[in-house]
Amino acid sequence: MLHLPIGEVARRTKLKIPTIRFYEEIGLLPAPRRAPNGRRVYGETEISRLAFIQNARQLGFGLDQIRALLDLSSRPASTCEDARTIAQDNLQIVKLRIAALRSLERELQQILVSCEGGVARDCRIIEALAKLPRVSSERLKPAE
Amino acid sequence: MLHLPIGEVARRTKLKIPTIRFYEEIGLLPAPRRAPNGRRVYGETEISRLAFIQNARQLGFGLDQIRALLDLSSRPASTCEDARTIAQDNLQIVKLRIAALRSLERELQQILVSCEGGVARDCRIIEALAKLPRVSSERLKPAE
DNA sequence: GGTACATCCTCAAGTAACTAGAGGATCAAG
DNA sequence: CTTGATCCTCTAGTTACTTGAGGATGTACC
Repeated sequence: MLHLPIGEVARRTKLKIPTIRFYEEIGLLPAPRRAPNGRRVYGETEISRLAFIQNARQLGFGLDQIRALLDLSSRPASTCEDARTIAQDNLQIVKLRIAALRSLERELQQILVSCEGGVARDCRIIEALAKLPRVSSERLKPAE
Repeated sequence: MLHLPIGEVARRTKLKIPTIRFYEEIGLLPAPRRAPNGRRVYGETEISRLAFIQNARQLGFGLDQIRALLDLSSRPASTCEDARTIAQDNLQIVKLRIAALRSLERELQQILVSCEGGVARDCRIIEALAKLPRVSSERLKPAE
């Protein structure tokens, strides 16, 4: 039975150490047992739970929804319909988001073309942005 | 010359009142003049600046980038190349995001199909999610 | 045994981009 | 002159983490 320190778990899951502790803190990941020196010790269970959380996150589920899913999974199978609903809702949202991003992509491309190779004073990016019609109400995470 | 209270600006720009005040607070929107009673008074300038901010936000620009763009626009045209770079970076990110969302869409569809119409105890949504291969490292805003 | 250096711990605060609420002043209408 | 809408400031909450301070251990090498 494996016996991993948090750093190793981070390496395997590709989560950052503070993120793992954070998930523990908010109750998404049950507090693991501790070595006599007080350090966290993880096993299979935690690894797969983290994999689940991570996949769900990447699929666009919020932590609350993940918590709901996790709760469902530990209760009678009759609540499965709820899980389906959650997945379905997210599919809807994903579709909308793709549509929004596509029109956004077009707009950006337009803007770039309109200023392409231009000499500095011909560039109208800012004016273009100022006059743009509204794209959609979809909010995006800003770029890093 | 128009003379609008914040509520009217909110109505026209479809921004919320606290958001407008917030943009002022962080210096994206210069502090407007005030009526003798202390209330904010806006004109054309502010409206179009807000329109710019809003459009840029909807195109995925972060407030920092918008600030940069705004600064650029008030400086010599020779810095236009920077604006292009900002737009280009964002286009890249948008493309990546679309790709991620598309594979995400497929995954969700898969999950739903695999559990389709099923009787409760046959549904494996959660197991499916737990075993999913990693989609991408792209993080998404959770659904509302 | 000593000395690096990595890894771990906790706790507090910071981040983006707002949103919401408390508590109070002021305005416009009837 | 009272009612209800709108405004003000200020503080704190939200989501999903990240960063940093300050300190205790663990592991490797000489």
